[in-house]
Amino acid sequence: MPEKIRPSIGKIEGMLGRRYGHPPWTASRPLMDVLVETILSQNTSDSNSHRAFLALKKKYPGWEALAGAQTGSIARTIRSGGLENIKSRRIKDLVSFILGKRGKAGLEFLKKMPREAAYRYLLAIKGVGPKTAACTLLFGAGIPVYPVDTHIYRVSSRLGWVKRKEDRESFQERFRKLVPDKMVYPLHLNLIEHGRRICHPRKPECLDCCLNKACNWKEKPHESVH
DNA sequence: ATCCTGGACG
DNA sequence: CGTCCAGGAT
Repeated sequence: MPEKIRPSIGKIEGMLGRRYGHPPWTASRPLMDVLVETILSQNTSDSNSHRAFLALKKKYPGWEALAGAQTGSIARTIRSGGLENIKSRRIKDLVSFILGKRGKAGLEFLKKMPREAAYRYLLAIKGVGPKTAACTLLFGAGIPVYPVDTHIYRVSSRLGWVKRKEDRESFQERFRKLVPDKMVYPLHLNLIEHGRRICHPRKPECLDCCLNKACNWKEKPHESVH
């Protein structure tokens, strides 16, 4: 029974594409930039994390300088993003590690590795979990891994794609294999967009939802709202 | 003035 | 499961 998921993925992807457009894959950025920005975005709103990223990039234009910086001054630089004490530590350690190991603070070598190996390499870094590792590879290298953030997890749950008791990481691993490579990027982006605009955590706007017909979420507000 | 949101780790 | 944080929404 829970194996009707596969066909519905293509259907949902199409519906979202018609509603929000088919986002083109934009030119890849340095993987280290993407990784740092993604760490800053953990448990942090886009506007806050992006502001912090710009400040950090401005202060340490080549990431190498982070290795010799005081965590305190890194923390002050990214303070507007929140969680600066953990994140400054983690970013400094990560850059120092790569720099020490590879001689430069870059991650482009990941592009030459098999998908799984690159993913596991990132996962092994402290402060890099499944979502961050996947985002780095998808946005930095166009490698079709499927990051599951809180929006995707929520919307996917309502769509019936998430099994009972299945956590984010398990879902990310399993679902990845069900999504055709070329759908990974647009589906990821459009599900997030949909989660933000319509399928809110608290009060989803099911009446304005382009997926309403395809969604069997049980707690859907009733049609007659008057 | 409180409430809410957002990943990874100890 | 508690902790880490700021800024925007209510």
